[in-house]
Amino acid sequence: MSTDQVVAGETATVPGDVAYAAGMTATDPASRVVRKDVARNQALLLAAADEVFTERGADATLDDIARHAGVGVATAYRHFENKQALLAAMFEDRLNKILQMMEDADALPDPRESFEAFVYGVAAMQSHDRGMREVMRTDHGIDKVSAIRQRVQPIAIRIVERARAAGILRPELETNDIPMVLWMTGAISDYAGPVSPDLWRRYLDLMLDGMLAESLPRRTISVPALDQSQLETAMHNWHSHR
Amino acid sequence: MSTDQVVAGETATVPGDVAYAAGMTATDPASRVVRKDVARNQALLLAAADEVFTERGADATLDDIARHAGVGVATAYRHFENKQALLAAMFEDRLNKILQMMEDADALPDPRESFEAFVYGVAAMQSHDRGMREVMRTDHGIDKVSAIRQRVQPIAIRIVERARAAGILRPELETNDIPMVLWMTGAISDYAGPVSPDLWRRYLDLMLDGMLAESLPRRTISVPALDQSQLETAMHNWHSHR
DNA sequence: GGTGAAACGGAGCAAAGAACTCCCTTTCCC
DNA sequence: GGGAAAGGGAGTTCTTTGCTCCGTTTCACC
Repeated sequence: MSTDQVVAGETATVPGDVAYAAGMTATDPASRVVRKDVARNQALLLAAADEVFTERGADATLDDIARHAGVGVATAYRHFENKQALLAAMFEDRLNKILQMMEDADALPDPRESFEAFVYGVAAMQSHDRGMREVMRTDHGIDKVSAIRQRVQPIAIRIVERARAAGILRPELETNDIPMVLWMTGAISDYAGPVSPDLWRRYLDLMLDGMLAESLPRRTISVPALDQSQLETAMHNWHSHR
Repeated sequence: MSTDQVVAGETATVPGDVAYAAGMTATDPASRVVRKDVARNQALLLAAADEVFTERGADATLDDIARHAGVGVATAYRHFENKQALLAAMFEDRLNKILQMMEDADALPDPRESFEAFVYGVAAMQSHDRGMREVMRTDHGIDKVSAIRQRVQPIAIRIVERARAAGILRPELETNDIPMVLWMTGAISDYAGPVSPDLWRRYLDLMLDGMLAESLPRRTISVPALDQSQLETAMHNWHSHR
């Protein structure tokens, strides 16, 4: 988790407010002693929320998360106010990770490395994290998320333009193709993740060979296609996802 | 609709059974006169089911379909027994269309034309039809559908092998890559279909340039990327899909 | 240790959605 | 015109989900 830590071995003092519980525990201007069960449950809940969100995404219920954390539902509601608030926190956390990743990629000196680090990096982050995939697909109408999104786009544009200027892109490729390509790798993970977690690499490699300049040599494909039984398993698992 | 027609201007006789209502109207060995309101409603329901399934897929309720057909729910249940039966009929219909298409593609003499007709053809069929996409993704545990699926696969293998023998495929490409590629174009339609119904072609072109032999010239990309506002609309529409 | 305020927990509630049925009314064929 | 079959839609049952109520437990402070 990259969110504020409230692990507290000693009884700690409550900061102004904790992102998720805004307006709930805040009582007085004066600092207050926080009970250690509160701190413990907060940490448990944050960890559980992160895990559950990773594997079930926004469909998870607060009941799920509470059970996962080993606490009662009411405790979850005492910490998160409602499901929207929790979702917003998780979404924000995920988007910030993406932002961070992109800034790192943008900082690489070589335009091609920068471009590939960007595309591979984001695809990798979302591949094992259903919540991350959902963040990339929609902002769920959460303002804070849209706000971070605003900061993401210029970086993407800069990376793509730098790659184009270096002559490594197929000329028709546009910045808006990137979200669609990432959407496709995410779809691969939705479908085949359970049977072959890295399968997205195969298809991203394939697509990159169509996206990069024709003069560049083809890349080697590192991940094998699904075999027959994997394909059938993926297909059978699918309809439980609705 | 490619399903049995029961349009009947004259009062007709009931055949052994109609696929969907199997075991419901069948009474005696002797033929029986069918009332014209029954025939009319049957036709209305089939048409409505097809339409609704095309745009909402398996999520549609029988209530939806009945309303769409302008009849009461009970009438729908008199014709279809239950939702499973209707779904099975629609799925079967869709898969048969795919089978037909593939046989046509297989019959083309040129291996490359055959391969491209196959991939483009299936992608096109599913692009404007959510029900079709669902059929391709899972058999929903319906036996009849699995049965047709068994007949589809050898044709796909034959087309791909013929293309490979003709040297037009990238050597690493396998038959099992095809469902994944079609899954990806379907995902594009899921996301962007409402704002740009043909966008899948752009990404299929891109992928084909990575899937075909390196020696072949790149294809021209016929469909433009989404512009900013289309991308935003697609993103905003998405979360209603869940 | 005792105490009271705060936190806990889980049964339970309300709302929504979906599949399907009951039963009164209407339509049709003879 | 009669009676059997079909129609229609309000209503029933079942499930899911988001959230709360309230009796019980925990903890910080004394």
